[in-house]
Amino acid sequence: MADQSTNTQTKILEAASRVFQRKGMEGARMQEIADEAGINKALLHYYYRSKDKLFLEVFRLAIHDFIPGIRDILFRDVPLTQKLDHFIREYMRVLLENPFVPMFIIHELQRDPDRLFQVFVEAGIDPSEILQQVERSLKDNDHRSMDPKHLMINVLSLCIFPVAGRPLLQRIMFDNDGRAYEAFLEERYQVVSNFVINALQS
Amino acid sequence: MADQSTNTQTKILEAASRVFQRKGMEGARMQEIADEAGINKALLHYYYRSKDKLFLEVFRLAIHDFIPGIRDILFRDVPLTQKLDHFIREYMRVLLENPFVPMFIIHELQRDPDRLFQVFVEAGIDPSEILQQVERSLKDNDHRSMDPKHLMINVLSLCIFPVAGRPLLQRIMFDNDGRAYEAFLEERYQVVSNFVINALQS
DNA sequence: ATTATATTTGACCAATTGGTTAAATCATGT
DNA sequence: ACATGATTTAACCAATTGGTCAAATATAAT
Repeated sequence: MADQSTNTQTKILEAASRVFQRKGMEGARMQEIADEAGINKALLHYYYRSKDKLFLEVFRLAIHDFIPGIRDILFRDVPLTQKLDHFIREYMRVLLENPFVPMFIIHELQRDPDRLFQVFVEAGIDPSEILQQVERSLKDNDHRSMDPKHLMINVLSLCIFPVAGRPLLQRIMFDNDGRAYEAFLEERYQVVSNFVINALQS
Repeated sequence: MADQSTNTQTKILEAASRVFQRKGMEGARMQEIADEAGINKALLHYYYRSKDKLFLEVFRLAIHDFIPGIRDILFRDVPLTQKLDHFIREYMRVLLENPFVPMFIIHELQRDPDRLFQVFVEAGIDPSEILQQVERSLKDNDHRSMDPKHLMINVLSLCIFPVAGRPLLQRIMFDNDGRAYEAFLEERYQVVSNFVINALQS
């Protein structure tokens, strides 16, 4: 049935997302994805003809689930500090739900830049308007002057790296204590928010 | 000759580093490494018996070239702000020379955590003493109080992410203008230094 | 010249892996 | 009961890939 069909399809996509995000396109095995989805390889190819097509779909999903939503926050008419605070909280939340996505995107983009960047283009992602927003907010109030690009990348760095770098950071700085690192990430929203807002104070 | 021998060996290691760092363990092909080194596959296996052994050597090198040196800066007896400034400048310099290393380390560590983390253990990397240093410096002067772990990860994030995320950031925010992004990264040392030091001001 | 080592060449093997196929079975709605 | 599509099973194929081997050649030291 169509019900079963879409059900299996999403089961496949979710399984493929997990495997691809953890092991990358080249590291992932179709058999492993089939196992993770609880089906067999034949059915996997029955739904997605090739590894490449399946991967592209997963990559598309990762970007669509991840990139938008950010825009909305930045376009509310509130002071910059509040805007930053909202963004950091919201973005950290999304990150914690999809901790492997940033690394996944960057790694795959390095492997096949031109083709995969098309996915961004198709998704209509355009940070220039976001940058303009940040720029306007920066001029209004009495903050230190700062290149909006640097500010934006600073915020992204502070949010993304601790999540993406977890396999290294948790082991090297937290004795591989998963719970301690969870707690660290949880409290991090406040820390980053304070850090950024303070850095902007003149 | 021993001369030729070591010469070829380093040629192989450098080639393997480039290929492994860009494509990862699973994405790299022995043939590609041989080509990049200007030799053939048989000779490649003559020097390094297996892909696994070659990879492990490359991973070891990446860590040894990368992690140390940081320590030395942080142990000089200078005020925290100056220490941070030195660190950021030095670390950014190393990063620009090895832009693929952080992603490489994190990605591979995710693939095979337990085994690869051994390389860190063998290298005797221990951030606890570094953390103590930062903690002491934080208490001495009139800064905002702050968890040294968060501070350290903030600094690392601000340095590493813009370099590691280049394949995405350059395309999405700089119209894929490589020179513009170079310039952006060059001026970034000052920006990050100011940003961090300002964020710590009470 | 001889020896030893480095290097090349090209063929080759075994295992893995993406992908296919055909037939059987299961489930469901009509 | 019948038809239809979902799913399984298991065998299979072709290409890739890590790795091996043996013989030929080059290079230098002795």
